Amino acid sequence: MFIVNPASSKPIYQQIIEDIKEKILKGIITPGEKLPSVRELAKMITINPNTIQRAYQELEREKVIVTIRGKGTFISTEYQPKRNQEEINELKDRIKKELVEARYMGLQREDILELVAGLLDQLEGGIEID
Amino acid sequence: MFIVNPASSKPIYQQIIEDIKEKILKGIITPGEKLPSVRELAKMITINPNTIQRAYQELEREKVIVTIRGKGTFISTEYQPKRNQEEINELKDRIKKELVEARYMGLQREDILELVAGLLDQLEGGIEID
Amino acid sequence: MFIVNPASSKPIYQQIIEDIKEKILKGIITPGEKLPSVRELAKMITINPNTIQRAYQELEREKVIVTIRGKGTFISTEYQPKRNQEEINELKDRIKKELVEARYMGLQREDILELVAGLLDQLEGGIEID
Amino acid sequence: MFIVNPASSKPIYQQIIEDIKEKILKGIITPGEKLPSVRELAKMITINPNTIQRAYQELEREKVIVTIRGKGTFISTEYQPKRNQEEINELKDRIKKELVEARYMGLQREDILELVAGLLDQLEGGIEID
DNA sequence: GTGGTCTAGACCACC
DNA sequence: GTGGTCTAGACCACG
Repeated sequence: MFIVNPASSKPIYQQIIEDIKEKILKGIITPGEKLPSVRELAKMITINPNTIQRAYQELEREKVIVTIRGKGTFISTEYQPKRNQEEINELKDRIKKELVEARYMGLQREDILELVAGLLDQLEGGIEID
Repeated sequence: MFIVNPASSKPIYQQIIEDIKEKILKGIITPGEKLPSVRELAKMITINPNTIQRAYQELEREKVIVTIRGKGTFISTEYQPKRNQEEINELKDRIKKELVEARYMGLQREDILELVAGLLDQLEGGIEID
Repeated sequence: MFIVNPASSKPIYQQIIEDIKEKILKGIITPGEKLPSVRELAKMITINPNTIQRAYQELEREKVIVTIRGKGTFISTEYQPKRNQEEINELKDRIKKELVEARYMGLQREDILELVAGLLDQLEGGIEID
Repeated sequence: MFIVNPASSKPIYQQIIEDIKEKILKGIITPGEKLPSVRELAKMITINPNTIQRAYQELEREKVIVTIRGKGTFISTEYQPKRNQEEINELKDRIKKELVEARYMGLQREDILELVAGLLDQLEGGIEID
């Protein structure tokens, strides 16, 4: 099931991207599996098809999914991580921001490490990247 | 020193907010200390004063800083963490998204934990929250 | 209808905030209902859109309204009161100040209680909070 | 004792005005009594003398206090309430605003009436106005 | 000097 | 179409 929060400040198309990636990591959907068509998914979550389209395009650009003309779109069977140093730096920056927030909410160093470890555990079971 | 990247997709006023919070955690600026005035800082980083204003207002709303009429704005001396469960959940969600990204960039569980621990180390030395 | 007095010493954006909150309590506008868009309302009351924007942002921060990307802003359907003790104390303080003023204008204890009761009656009919 | 919060959004001179009025109503200071001189009070609460000056001026304009040249300033012995209808309307408006806030904090009609009655009780014991 | 508010006008991302 | 951000420049209240 896909759920999306249109009231969130995060763009809907990004929510979808993240949702699909997370489901893959967890093994809820697996490489080779077919995704709902743009129109299907749009109806399922009552979202403008253009928005779904954009999410799929982005995922395809990242080679997380592939579209086969006339067949549909599928989870890529041979995903290769990027390891682009610049992007990793940006990621670090975004994570740092969240850690600052966490500290400001009163979470201690150990609380945070535990929380992160727990979240990582949740992401096991699906595909192994790298 | 304050640096800001106007080309970033991240709003300038948020960059300022994050920068100040981070500096406080690191102890680079300390409770009670005076921040540059809106106009001063605006000149320093050649940003419109309104943008600085907005950053300061947000920080005041979060009780990270206080402004004293006619005197200027100061780092709050008695910050209290919120510990709002709902906000912690939102934070967890945001962190989870970043962890998914990290895994997709090919970082392994251990890489990530190390990275997070490293970032937390950088945030030591300043005020103790909670 | 929205009316605003630009000559008042009270900031326009706050007048708008108060007006909307009051209308919700009275049931003039109801949860789920769409508010005029920033530009629309700006034209309606011939106020700069930025000022409307600021009012809406503040209301969103208080979770009185929600904005949905590309759709507009709506009265929140699930408002939860804060019940923050500190804020209640601040409120008490502000009310006390007004009561002092009321007494100085020659209003007697009973006059004031009656006045308050009357005002509370006007705020009936809309949503029930808590 | 006078206490004043320079970090409040309310102007300091107004805080002083309200404080003095409240003390008179409660009977903490009584008609005919001498107030501290501008300079004295300024030193007592470490505030700019100009600010005290402005508070005293305003109180004098409202005939709450009187200044006698060379003697000092005293609580007026013959205060007469204004009963200016326009000002009463403004007061009602300010009170209505606070009642809206109270409702939004989850206080019920009865809670509020009780709170107001309690605050009014605190203002007994001093001078009788009207 | 300080911050607070407002206007006019612009550009952008999202749906 | 929607809201979100930013700039430039102005005026005001406060201390």
